[in-house]
Amino acid sequence: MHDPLTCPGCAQPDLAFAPHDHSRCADDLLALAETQLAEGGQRLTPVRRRTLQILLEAHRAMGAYDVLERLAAEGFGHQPPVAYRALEFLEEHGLAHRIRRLNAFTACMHPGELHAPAFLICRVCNVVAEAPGVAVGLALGQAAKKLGFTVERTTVEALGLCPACALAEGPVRGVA
Amino acid sequence: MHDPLTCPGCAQPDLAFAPHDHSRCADDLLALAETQLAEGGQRLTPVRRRTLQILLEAHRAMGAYDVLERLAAEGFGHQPPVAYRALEFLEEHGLAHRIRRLNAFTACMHPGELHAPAFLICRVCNVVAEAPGVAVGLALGQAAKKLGFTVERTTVEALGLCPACALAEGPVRGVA
DNA sequence: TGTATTGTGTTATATCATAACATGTCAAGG
DNA sequence: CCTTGACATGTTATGATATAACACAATACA
Repeated sequence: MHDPLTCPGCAQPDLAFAPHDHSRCADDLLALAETQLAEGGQRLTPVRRRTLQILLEAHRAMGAYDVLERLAAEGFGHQPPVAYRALEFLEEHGLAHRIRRLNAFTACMHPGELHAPAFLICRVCNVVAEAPGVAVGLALGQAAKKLGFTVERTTVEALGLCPACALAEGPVRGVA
Repeated sequence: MHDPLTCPGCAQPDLAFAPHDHSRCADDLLALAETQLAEGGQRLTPVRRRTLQILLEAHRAMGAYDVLERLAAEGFGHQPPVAYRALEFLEEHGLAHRIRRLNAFTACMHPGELHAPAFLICRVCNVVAEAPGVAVGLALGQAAKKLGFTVERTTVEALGLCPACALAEGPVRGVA
């Protein structure tokens, strides 16, 4: 049996940008999601389930309208709220994240764990990695505390270059 | 006219949510901006200047269309690109920030200083404070480094309760 | 089985953002 | 002076993202 927690790109951050086979991540995370929701008395209905599956399979950030297109093609509703509602539900329950810089959504790669998600977005290839954001969350919480501000949710995103694109772009020197 | 009670954050972070007088912030920051731009060979043209002024005076996050409305009323162009271009210019040069969660823009309260901006957004009154984000930026940079990712720009936003709204909302117990 | 709650789907519209192109401004070099 | 090239401003038009409001269906559970 495949363990999502040991899937390189999915669970081990240091491999997040490395090519890897994650063919079974989706199934496992889906099962995990179902369990978690059931415990909270929430329902992973067909649209929601399929939406999560789409995000998991894509393994990258997708716009709501892209998701909608897929859903519509499979017999679900054709209107924006269908996708937005499912995506928002998943986000509320920690199964997906919203990447604000991209106006996009992505499946959470380690749901259940309490985590302040931090995203690394490559400006060249648009790949998104979910980095361990605990330290970031703590720092933010402390800064907020000094101002008497109570943090409830955080958005932490970094735009930059992933290792692969840095290699391709960085060492451009012999331009003549 | 300036209302100290709605002033969300000046250069002194520990006063960000506290009432205080900052009536001359706008003028000073405007002059500072001009100096900085000139040093870089950039021009603070009338639209750009007025845009910055509007943000400074408002002293809160404003949508591009709100800014546009103000600009248009004063004889500048009436179309979205007018506002977006000015706002993007200001952002590029560190004089304004984009608050992605609100699809809005706000004047930078301490331009020039190298800083990773971190924003605290009150979900009740929508006031935005710019918190010192150096620690947050460092933590994020380190997490990224472990993945071989090079950070170029960051988006750090926290949604929650400002002190005033926490007082008003938090201790709601005697609802009967 | 009735009834309240939640979920799905629809229409319509609001909100945010940019592409593409024409016109205007201004400073540096001829 | 006046040309020219770079930058800035303004326009039209459209694209992209997101939500409000309502009708109906599924579910849960008394």
